[in-house]
Parts: sequence; C-alpha cells; structure tokens
Amino acid sequence: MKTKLFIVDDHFMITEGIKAMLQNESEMEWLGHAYNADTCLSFLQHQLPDVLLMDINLPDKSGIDLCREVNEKYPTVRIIGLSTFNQLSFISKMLDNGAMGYLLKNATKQEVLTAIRTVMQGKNYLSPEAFDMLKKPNVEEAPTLTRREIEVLQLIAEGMTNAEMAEKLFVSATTVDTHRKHLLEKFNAKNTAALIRAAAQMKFV
Amino acid sequence: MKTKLFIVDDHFMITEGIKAMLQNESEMEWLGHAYNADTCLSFLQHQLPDVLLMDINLPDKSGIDLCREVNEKYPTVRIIGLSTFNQLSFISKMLDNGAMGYLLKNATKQEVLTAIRTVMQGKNYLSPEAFDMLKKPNVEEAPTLTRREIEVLQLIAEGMTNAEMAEKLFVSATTVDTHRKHLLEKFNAKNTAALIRAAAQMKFV
DNA sequence: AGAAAAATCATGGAAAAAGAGGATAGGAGT
DNA sequence: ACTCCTATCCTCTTTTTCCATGATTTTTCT
Repeated sequence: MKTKLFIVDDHFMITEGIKAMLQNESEMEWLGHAYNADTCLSFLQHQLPDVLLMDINLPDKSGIDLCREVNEKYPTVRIIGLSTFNQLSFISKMLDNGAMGYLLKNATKQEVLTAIRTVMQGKNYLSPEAFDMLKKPNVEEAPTLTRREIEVLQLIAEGMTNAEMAEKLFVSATTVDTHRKHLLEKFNAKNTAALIRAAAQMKFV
Repeated sequence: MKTKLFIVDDHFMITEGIKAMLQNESEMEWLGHAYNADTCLSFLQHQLPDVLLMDINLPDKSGIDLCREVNEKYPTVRIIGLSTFNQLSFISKMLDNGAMGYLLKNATKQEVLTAIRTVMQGKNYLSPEAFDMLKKPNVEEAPTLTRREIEVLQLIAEGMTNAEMAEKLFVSATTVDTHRKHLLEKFNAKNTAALIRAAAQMKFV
C-alpha cells in the first residue's frame, strides 16, 4: 500500500522540490498540490491523502487555521507543517491544531522521508530545529487583558503619554496610569519597552 | 550555447524545485548549487555560471552582501535575487548591489525561464510583485542602523535602562542615551513605546 | 443578592527618559 | 584635505514613567 501525499504551499518551487525529491520513491504516491487553502479543501472533498504537507503561510488563510479545519473534517489525514526557520514560533500552534509533524524547508530528502514514515506509524515527527524550539519552556503565555487595558496598550504603542491618553479616553491620567501598571504586571515587564516587545510578539500591537 | 546556471539557497526544497523545473530545458545547463555564501564563493573560483540565482537569506551572510561581493569579483555573472513575499523590502538593496533580476519563490516555471532569458539579454527582470513593491514609495522603510544601535535597540527591548546597558556595554550612560536618541530619530518615534513597536514590526526585536 | 473583576480616582516620591545643547576622535569615502 | 558617519562623552532641565498605597463605583458572573 503506497502512502498518498498531497502538499499545499503557495511557493511553486517548494511543491516542485518535494515532488522531485519523492517521485522516485516507490512507496510514495503523489496526489498533487494546491497553492492555497481553498483549493486544498476542494481537493480533500473528493480524495483524501494519507499525509498532507502544509505551509504555515498561505495566501488565503493561515496554515494554522487550515490545519484545525482539516483535522476536524478529516481526522485520518496526517498533517506535517512546513516553514522556514524564521517562523518556528508557530510550531506549537500547528501541533495544537492537529499537526503530527513539522519540517523546515531546508530539510533533506532523507528527513522528509523519515517524517512521512514516522507520521504514517502514528507517531509525531519534529525536525531537530523544531524540537529545540519546543524544548525551551514557553514562558510567553499571553495574558488575559480587559477591554480598557487593550485600549491603553495600543495607545501606549502609538507613542502616547498618560496625559494624552487620559484626554483621549475622557478619564484622569491616574486612571490611565493604573491600567498601565496592570499591563506591566500582566506581561511581567520591567518597563514600557519590555511591555511593548512582549505585546508585539503576542500580536497585541 | 547553453545558459549555465548555479543556485545558492539554504533551502534544499528550493534548490531541488528549481532543478526539477529546469532540467528538461535544453537551453539550460545546471552547474550545481550551494547552501551558503562560502561554498558559493569557492565554486565561483573555478567555474562561472551565466546566471546565479541567489536567496537573500543565507546562513553565513546576507544575500545582499554576497551579491555585492560576487558582482565586484565576477561582473559577468548575472544575479537573480530570490525571496518569499514577506521580504520584498530587500529588493532595492539587491538591485543596488548588482542583481539584475528578482523572483519570488512562488514563481512558475515559465516565469523563471523568462527571468533567466531576460537577464541573459542584458536586461533587468522583476517579478510583478517585486515591481509593484518598487513602485509604491514605502513609508515604512526600515532605517539603516549601525551595529551599536542595533545592540542598544535590542537591549532596550529587553527592558534594560540606560545605566544597565552602559554597564553591560562598557560605555557611559550618556553614550547609550545618544544611541537611544538616534534610534528615536531614525524610527521617527516619539518615545520608547513607539520605537519598540516600529522595531518589532520591522523584525529588529 | 452577593462576590469578584473592572474601571475609576488620588497623593507623593523616586527613577528614568526625553529634549537641548554641546564636544572629541577615528575611519571611510570623495 | 575635507566631509560624513560612527562612537564616544558631557551638563542641565523638563517630562514621563514607575512604585507604593490607598479608595470608590460600576459591571459581570454565579
């Protein structure tokens, strides 16, 4: 029984590269590729691959959303996430959303084959780089912010002072200052600079 | 006379993809590939391609630097820059440093061939996306920072004060403060918060 | 209805950053 | 030789943030 493969990635070179790497492997069957999430979902309606290689960045939606969607509708499809090195922070999100493996785009043929075989055995596969990334304890849990705190956070990021925000929000400057203090606490930040960096990393600003 | 091609890119899938795309083209001769700038430069010492496809991100140095270097040493080599969509801001730098063309990694086989043929005629080739990018004056151009400024910027983002940075960098606090002032100017930021947000958006921190 | 969370306001002081104005020295490039 | 850039250092003043410690009112949830 051959392993049926499908890939969704908007970079033609990547899809061609994988195809070239795997086309001489007798155990692999190449079903085809898609350049965006929509086309991928349409394909899945009439044929299901065993393994779906998925870029985390797609033109119409994030690979993370697509991953969850595919996993809900077609739980038998094993998903392997793909990304370049600078997007490693998305690994855990992909895995949370049902991906069974993760590869970087500079993976060798051998590594790709190993990844596919591993997930076919029902096990998880992480590239060494992805593994390193996951090892380090993720202290960067996004805190829960109140409506007002989000508002203040975003104004801070725009460069406004407490007095300016107070005027804009029709409250006193001390109120703004209190929200600000809570933000520093919630983000565990020493000062504004650390706060905004953390907030930026967590996509708040 | 065949067109001799060489590619330098640290993503195996990309090099394989291009090879697969072009290997059946009789006018193209595949010289090989390199995964980093060093290997590429070694190769060029004994054989020169007509066209060099070059990723803008390499493990040992930026494609931009490599581009300049190759252009100075081997001006006959026509360089085509390669990147994914989110790195478009480097286009003009590559072109400034001697690249004759620019392709995105989701280029089709047809586009790659067109690019190679165009630069072989001594003309510039830009992918449509790259062209769009160059057309619109990007107000959010990342400023050019000095080595020290980058250092200070990153320490600010970590939440350090001027005094702490001064100690760490073995300079006086006023020096750090000067770098800080220059950063505010270069990023056009009112204060630290705006600075860090801008820097985060431009991937400096 | 009652508890918890959120939003509001305050005082006073210490620490840090921002703004304005300099200066000196080395290196790269013209 | 000369300019520009980088990196270094300085003073003084004002503004802003950070810290500590409080409190009241409104909203939300159980």
